[in-house]
Order: sequence, then C-alpha cells, then structure tokens
Amino acid sequence: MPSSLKAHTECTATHTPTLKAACSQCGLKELCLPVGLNQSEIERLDNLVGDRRKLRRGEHLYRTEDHFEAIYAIKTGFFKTDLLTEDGRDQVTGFQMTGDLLGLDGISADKHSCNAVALEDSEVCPIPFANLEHFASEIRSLQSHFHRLMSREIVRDQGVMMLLGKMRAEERLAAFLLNLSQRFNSRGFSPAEFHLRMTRDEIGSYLGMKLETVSRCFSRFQDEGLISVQQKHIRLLDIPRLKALMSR
Amino acid sequence: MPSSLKAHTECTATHTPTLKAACSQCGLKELCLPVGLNQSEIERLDNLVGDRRKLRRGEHLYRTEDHFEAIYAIKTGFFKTDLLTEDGRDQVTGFQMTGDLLGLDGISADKHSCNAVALEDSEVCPIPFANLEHFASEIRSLQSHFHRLMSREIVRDQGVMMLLGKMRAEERLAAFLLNLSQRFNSRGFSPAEFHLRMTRDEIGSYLGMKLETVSRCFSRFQDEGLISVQQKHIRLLDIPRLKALMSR
DNA sequence: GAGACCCTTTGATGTGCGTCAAAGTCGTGT
DNA sequence: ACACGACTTTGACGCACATCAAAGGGTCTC
Repeated sequence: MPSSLKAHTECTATHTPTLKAACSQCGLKELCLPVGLNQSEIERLDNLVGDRRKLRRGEHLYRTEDHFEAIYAIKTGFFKTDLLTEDGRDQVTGFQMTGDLLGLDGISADKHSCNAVALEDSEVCPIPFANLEHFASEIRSLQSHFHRLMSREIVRDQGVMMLLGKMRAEERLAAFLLNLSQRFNSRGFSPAEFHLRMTRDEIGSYLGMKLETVSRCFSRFQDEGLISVQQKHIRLLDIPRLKALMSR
Repeated sequence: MPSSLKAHTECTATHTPTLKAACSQCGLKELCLPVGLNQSEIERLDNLVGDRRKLRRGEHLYRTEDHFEAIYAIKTGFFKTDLLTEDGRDQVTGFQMTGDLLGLDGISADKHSCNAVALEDSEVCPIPFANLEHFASEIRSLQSHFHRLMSREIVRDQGVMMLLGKMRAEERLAAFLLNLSQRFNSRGFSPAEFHLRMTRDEIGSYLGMKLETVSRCFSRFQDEGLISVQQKHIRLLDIPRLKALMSR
C-alpha cells in the first residue's frame, strides 16, 4: 500500500487501496471536469483534487452557510440539494448523480447557499476552488469547460422553472422520469429501468407537489401502462407516450 | 465627433457623442463586471467591450438557438428573459435591469437557451465571450468576479425555485415586489416607489400564476394598505408587513 | 428475527387558483 | 382629438391539487 495513509473517518472501508483521487484513472473523465483535457493536463488536475471523501446515506456534504472552499465531483453515489426557510418549508433544488458537480452555489458569496445530502453511500472528489481557479487560468480548455459547466447549471435551472411554473402534476412527473432516464443512460445504465434513491416526499418537494400527488401520479401512470412501479424500482414501459404526455 | 462612425440601425439617436463602451467612465462599474478591478485593469476591459447596442422596447437582444458569442451588460433599460415550449407555453425566467448581465445561458452550448427582450428602450454593452475568457485568464480578479457572477445566477435561480415550488400566490407577489425594491435601492432609486416595466401577464408568467390572480393580489394588497397601485406605478407602503406576509 | 418507524398508498373532502366572461382604462398612433 | 388595441380589473364558477385520515408494507435497528 503506497501513499496517502492519512486517517479518515471511515467505518466501512475495508480494502480501499488508496483514497487519492486520480482523474487520469477515473472512468468518469468523459463526464466530469476533465472533459476536453489531454492526458498531461489531466495528470496535472490529479494533483489539484483532494483526497476522496466518503459519505454514508443521510450525511451532509455541506450545509447552508458553511464556508465555501471546494466544489465536489461525485465519484459514486447520489445526492440531493435543498433549501430551508425560517418557517420550516424546504425545497429540493436538485438531484445529483455520478459525474455531477456539487457546490457551485458557494462561489458567489464564499459560503454555501443550500444543503447537500447523500441519498446513498457516496464518494466525492473535493476540488479546492482556489486551486481550480489558479489552474483554470493556466489551462484554457479547463477554464472553458468549467464555464460551460456553470452555464449548464443555469440552463438546467431554467428548465426547472418551466416545470414548476407551467406544467401540471403529471407533466412534471413525466419530465422528471425522462430526465432521470436520460441521465442514467448517458452514464451507461439502463434508461428504461432504474432505482429511485429519493422518497416520494423528496420528489414532490423538487416538483412542487405533495407526496400524495406524486404517489397518485405513479399509480395512474402504472394503470395506463406507461410505467411499472415497485416501491423505488421504476420501469419505463412506454417512453414515447411519456414524452407525448408532456405537451398536453 | 471622433471615432465609431459605423452605421447602426438606430432611428432615434440624435446626438450620441460616441457609442464606444467605456467602463472606466461608467457609473455602473461598482455594480457590473468591473467590480474589484483597479483603474488600469478597467481600462484594459474597455478595449474588450464592443460598441454599445441600442434596443427599442419590444426588440430582442437575442433569441433561443441564436449563436452565442457575447454576454451583455445592461447600460440602461430593462429586460426579460423567457423560454417557449413547442406547445406554446412560455415562462419568464427573469427580469434584468441596469448593471445586470445577460447571456450567461449561452455559454453551455454555444447558443442561447432563452430569449432576451427589452421591456423599454435600452442600451447594452456587448462583451465578446472569447475575449472575456482570454482576459479573465490574465487578470485573476476579473476571473474571480466573473465566477461569482455566474454563481450568483445559480443562487438566484434557487430562490425562484423556492418561490415557484413552495409559496402561495400572495407570498410570491410580495417576494417579487421586495426583490424589485431591493434591486432598485441598490441602484440608487427609491426602494418604496417604482414603475413596473412588465405587464401583469409577464409577472404572472414569472411567478407561475395567471394574470388575473396577479391583478387580484395587487388589489388585495392595496385594500389592506400594504401597497398603492396605479397601473404600473407601485408604492410600497408597509414593507415590514410585506416581509412578514412571506413567512405565513 | 421481532418491533418500531418511516414510507407509501388510497379514499374523502376542502380550497386556492385557474378559467371564462365582460366591462373598464390607458396608451399609442394617425 | 379620436379611435383602436392592448392591458387591467372584477365577478362567477369549476377543477386540480392540497389536506386530512387511516391502513398497509418495507426496512432498519437492536
């Protein structure tokens, strides 16, 4: 066992050879921050990324108001981000999976503006932001890709606004399922069959509806042969009709 | 009349001395992109910003699918951004005023993902994005500020999600008015009295409600002595109670 | 492996906001 | 100054979704 023997707060890790992040070895590099970098640039990126951090289900990666110092690339696992108001309402603002970046919200004010919670045991690669900016100013393709990623987040949010502002409950759920499907697909998983990591309540919070309404919509979709639901296991049986559902 | 004699599509400009943008002379530099730059850096930024562009009310600054090449700083005026779906629904995703940046959505895919429309005669300073990235990689404070601006947009969008997902009609409108108030205030205008540049329909679209509901809420607020409404002229009479309204 | 708890489903009922409709007002262009 | 069109207001009514309630199932813990 070579380097990086630092003690970590881990209970379950049995024989992880090393915790050092290694973008150059990572299967996600076509999905994550290194997109568009050449081999030597990726190796330089390796030195920038901190030791991987493991989280158990339910653990917070960061909380609102936490000091911002790094963004996080999800190595494995599944997260949600949410906001909490003084009067106790909370709004899930997104679900993030393998290869997604977390923490971009923190840049604007040097502190996080939402909570990030692992919905299953997960592992993230922290990227100290000061280092990233330094590095980005040297490697143009990294800078450019990073800007695209931030912009993509803005575009994604526009889509959520459309969803929350203009769609009916069934359309929202259909859009949600199709979005997950497409994201699983681009990560090499089945686009037609997947496991939901979040509860009905969390789906509802994200989609601006109550958990009972989510449940009823699932049931109705199932009755109509659009999907099959078994707890958190979802199969999309008729993707074209699900898509059609969204434009009326 | 010195330089920049290029023909422009202007009908009304009578004696504009020059159309060249000049951040160094601009009263907005504490609000806009030059925040945090020193004098010599601002002067370099001047060379980067293109000739100012004037738009009449109703004109599009850019449209969905337009090729992305520049972001725009609003010199004067007022804009909305909106999305349009195939089936004709449209969602206003934001209102932008003096000093705000437009076009960040375009970075992610080299084309714009929404429409930007002037709600009154306006003037913008185009900032060619390739130049901006180049410049940002040289001037760290510019790079850093630009990242903050993008992140601020993400945080703003989170707030809109909360609004659309969790608030009732009255809360949404109160939040909307207070947001405008605060933004006018930070631009040196009265926080208690202002002119709405958008229609009830556009407000409704942004807030995820129908124009009739917007109108009714305005009337109710007025009846309760919270605001005074005269068409598009709004006076906030009881800001504390408007704020209180949002947490129940 | 048993119990507790959380999550989900389904039904009955209520309501906030949407829809439809019509009248009124303002701003704009001729 | 007039007339048209766009925007706004207000009322009556309906519906999609929320709320309240209760039972059933899954899963995690000890």
